Amino acid sequence: MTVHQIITEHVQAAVDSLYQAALPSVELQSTRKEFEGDITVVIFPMLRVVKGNPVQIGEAIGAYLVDAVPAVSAYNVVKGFLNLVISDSYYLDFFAGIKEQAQYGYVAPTPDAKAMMVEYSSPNTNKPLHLGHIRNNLLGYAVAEIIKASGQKVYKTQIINDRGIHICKSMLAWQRFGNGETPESTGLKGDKLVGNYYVKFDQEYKKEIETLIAAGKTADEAKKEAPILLEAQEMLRKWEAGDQDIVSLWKQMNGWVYDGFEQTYTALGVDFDSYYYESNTYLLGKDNVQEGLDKGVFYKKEDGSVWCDLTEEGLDEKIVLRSDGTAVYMTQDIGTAIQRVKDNPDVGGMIYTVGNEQDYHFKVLFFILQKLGYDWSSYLHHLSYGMVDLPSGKMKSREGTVVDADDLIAEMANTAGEISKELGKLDGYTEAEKTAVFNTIGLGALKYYILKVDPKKRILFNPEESVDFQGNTGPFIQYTYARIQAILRKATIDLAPAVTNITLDAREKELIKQLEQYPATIQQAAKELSPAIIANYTYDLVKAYNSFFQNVSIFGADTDTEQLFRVQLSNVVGRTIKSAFRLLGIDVPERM
RNA sequence: GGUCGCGUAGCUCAGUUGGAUAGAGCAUCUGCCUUCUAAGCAGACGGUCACAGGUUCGAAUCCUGUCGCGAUCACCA
Repeated sequence: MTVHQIITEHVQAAVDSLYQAALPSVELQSTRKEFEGDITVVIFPMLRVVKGNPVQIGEAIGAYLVDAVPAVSAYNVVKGFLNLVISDSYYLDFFAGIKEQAQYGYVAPTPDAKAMMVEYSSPNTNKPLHLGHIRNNLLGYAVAEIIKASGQKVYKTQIINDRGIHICKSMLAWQRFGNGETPESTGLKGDKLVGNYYVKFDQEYKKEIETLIAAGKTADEAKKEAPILLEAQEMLRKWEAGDQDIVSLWKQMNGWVYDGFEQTYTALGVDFDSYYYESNTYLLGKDNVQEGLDKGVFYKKEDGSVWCDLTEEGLDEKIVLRSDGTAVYMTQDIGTAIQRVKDNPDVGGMIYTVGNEQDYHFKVLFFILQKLGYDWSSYLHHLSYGMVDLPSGKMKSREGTVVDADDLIAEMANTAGEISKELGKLDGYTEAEKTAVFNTIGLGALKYYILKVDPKKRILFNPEESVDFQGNTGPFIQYTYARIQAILRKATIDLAPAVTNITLDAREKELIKQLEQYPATIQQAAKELSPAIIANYTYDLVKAYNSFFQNVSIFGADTDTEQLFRVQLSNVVGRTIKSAFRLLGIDVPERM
């Protein structure tokens, strides 16, 4: 039971006994620095139930609490705010309780609990991953980890857009201009190689359009009639018809891309439990459309197309099957969702990590799934996030303004190395060890930079200014962790004994208060699907620790007990930093 | 035009269920490397919380309207 829960109960008991009134809720907040106390009870909301002067009520409740609750050692009332001083012994006991908990803050999943499926990444197989994918991957991965830590089983999955005209374009350009190039022969990552041919296609396409326009066609005509485009469309038809040569080329080139993606995922530190491919799922959903027709959820128009009427929900009618009987995007998504639950029957909900330009699509999808009556449809969530824009505006692959994921990761590590060199860090480390640490720091900077902002807000990324390494950044937090490790290396004392009889410094008390908030923070982040909450918590914890560290001498403490306690405190803070950063997918270095 | 999201310090962002004098970092300025790592600490400067109303003991937070930015409104994915 947390102090907040204890106080809530006793405040309710106090009001019951003093005023014979029942409080529906108690509002608590941390006491502001300028007042004495740790926790503040706000009296104003009680005035609805209890008549009287807020100051007098506060005094009465405060006196009652000091009497009834051992953890409350003193109180004072300022206007309608009852400030409570929590005793050192409460915090010391609390700390003794968590200092041995390796998994503090995590909730073990109950065996029969429903699992969540988290989808993220969703790449196209015609081009490499870019900065937008990085945000998607980091968010999806972090949210999956946070939900796991909050006590639910999680399946991470992605759906890969591996079919369609776009991949045919790359294939065609490769056939024509590739001279049999492979990742092995060129030394290029597979996704980069294929991406280059996608660009090549576009260049050729533009040339042909110009030629056609010069020959007297209009721009629209030229765009539709360019021979290379017609050929790509023909290729798609052959692919759908199962043409062996085309299919085997498709398999080969997609294989290259997957190898390349896998390298990027590894570098980024994300992983998946299952993969779904659109080439397998694009025919799914038609049976479910029939099911919807049978249930009366959908209806058929005269031309044979099938629709879902969502006007009662304040939306439009939405097509779910074309008049020629072929699937649309929505059809596939309905089918894929249902298929996933068939594959994992313990799934009780799904989270889709997809950009906010698809807000409407998912709103519709969720309504449809609910209307179809699946029990897991009660927890469907679109983890919608804002675009990552450059100062010049949107990233456009055709204009070459895309920030490539691999390049960015490498550049961050590079910058970390340069700064580190300037500061004269890591003397005595081998080159290989240094490289590993720079990677950790560079990635830490990038990941934290992206995850600390509210997912739904759009991010402006300035490649010129790059990402900071000072202040509210990943490296700042990693640095604090590294310093704590240095203390632990030097402190050759037994950390086990419980410390119960010291007076807490204000900074020490502040740190323990922060630590107490950690479990609640994980739960809140899981509920709101927001890694930013974890990031901001970690920053606050580290700020509090740094203030402690810089202003309190650890090894020069007055007594051995005091020193032991400070080392213990450092140890637990370090563990909590590591734990929180693990939820964000960020590593911490032992030295930096 | 309809719908959805966003608008907080020069810049990047926090701000819990409506709560006390709206908080951090960057940038600028002032101090602090002779005990544990200065990627740090302590401090100064910086605000019409887009604007206007409303709700109430109390609004950055809730409601209405206006303005600005973005997204979306396909038998595309």
